Amino acid sequence: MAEILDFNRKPGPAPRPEPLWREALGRKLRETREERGDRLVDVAERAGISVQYLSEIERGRKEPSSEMIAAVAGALGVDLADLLIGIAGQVRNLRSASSFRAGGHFQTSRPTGRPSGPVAMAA
Amino acid sequence: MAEILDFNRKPGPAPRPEPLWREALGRKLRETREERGDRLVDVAERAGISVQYLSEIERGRKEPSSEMIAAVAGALGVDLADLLIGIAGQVRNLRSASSFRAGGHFQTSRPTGRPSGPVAMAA
DNA sequence: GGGCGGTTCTGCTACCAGCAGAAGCGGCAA
DNA sequence: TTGCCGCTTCTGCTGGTAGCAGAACCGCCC
Repeated sequence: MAEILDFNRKPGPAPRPEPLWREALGRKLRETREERGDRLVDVAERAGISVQYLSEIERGRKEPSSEMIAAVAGALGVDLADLLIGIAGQVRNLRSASSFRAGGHFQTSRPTGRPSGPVAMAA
Repeated sequence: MAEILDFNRKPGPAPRPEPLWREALGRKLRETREERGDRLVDVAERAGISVQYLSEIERGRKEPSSEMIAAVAGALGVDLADLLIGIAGQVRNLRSASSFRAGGHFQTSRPTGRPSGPVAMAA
């Protein structure tokens, strides 16, 4: 049940149609940890952070610094690139899964004129 | 004071085997902006942030919050998933490209020193 | 020279990362 | 029931830094 606490947002910031970075990151970190069968305390120790803080990161409540991300990823045995790919996949999933969630939010970012193709950035 | 801090850490700071999240993110944001032919001021205005701060984000000097990331991505017309994919690609690129960048310093400490800190040694 | 785009420096304030300590809670097994 | 385990959440604290404004400065090009 604690799946989505999006509507838990207080008045102020505009409700985001797509998940925030820290939320997507946390979700992926938790998934990775559980896949490894690790407990919070295991990863926290290896990463050198407190268990309650790791818990908050995984739940998307706190904004971890880049060094923290590296530490946790290292403790989980994944590298940044893999992590990002996984998160991107999740974000896509969530987005399509929420399409039947009424509310009238289709687009996410205003395509400023150009359908844009981020095209192939094979630079 | 010429502390060149390119992505090329020179002497002193810890040569992280892989780039930090904020550095990879900044690089990708800049690349995306330049592909669109936008100026800093354009994106900054659209995202609702100051131009000098956007400059620092793009150079990996500051750690933007999730809301900031969303705002800048939105101003660039890309969504989070695309951004992450692009960053992952860059990270992979850099890693293989940096193979001959030996370095051989120690590690830890961090860019802008935080004395005494439990922090993190990834991997 | 002068404008433009970008970088960087100096502040400054408010916010929050990150910790410790401890309590709460659901699940599971003895 | 009792107790342990793994996780969450609350309180409280401190140092760091996000993020801003203002301005100077650096290349570059007209």
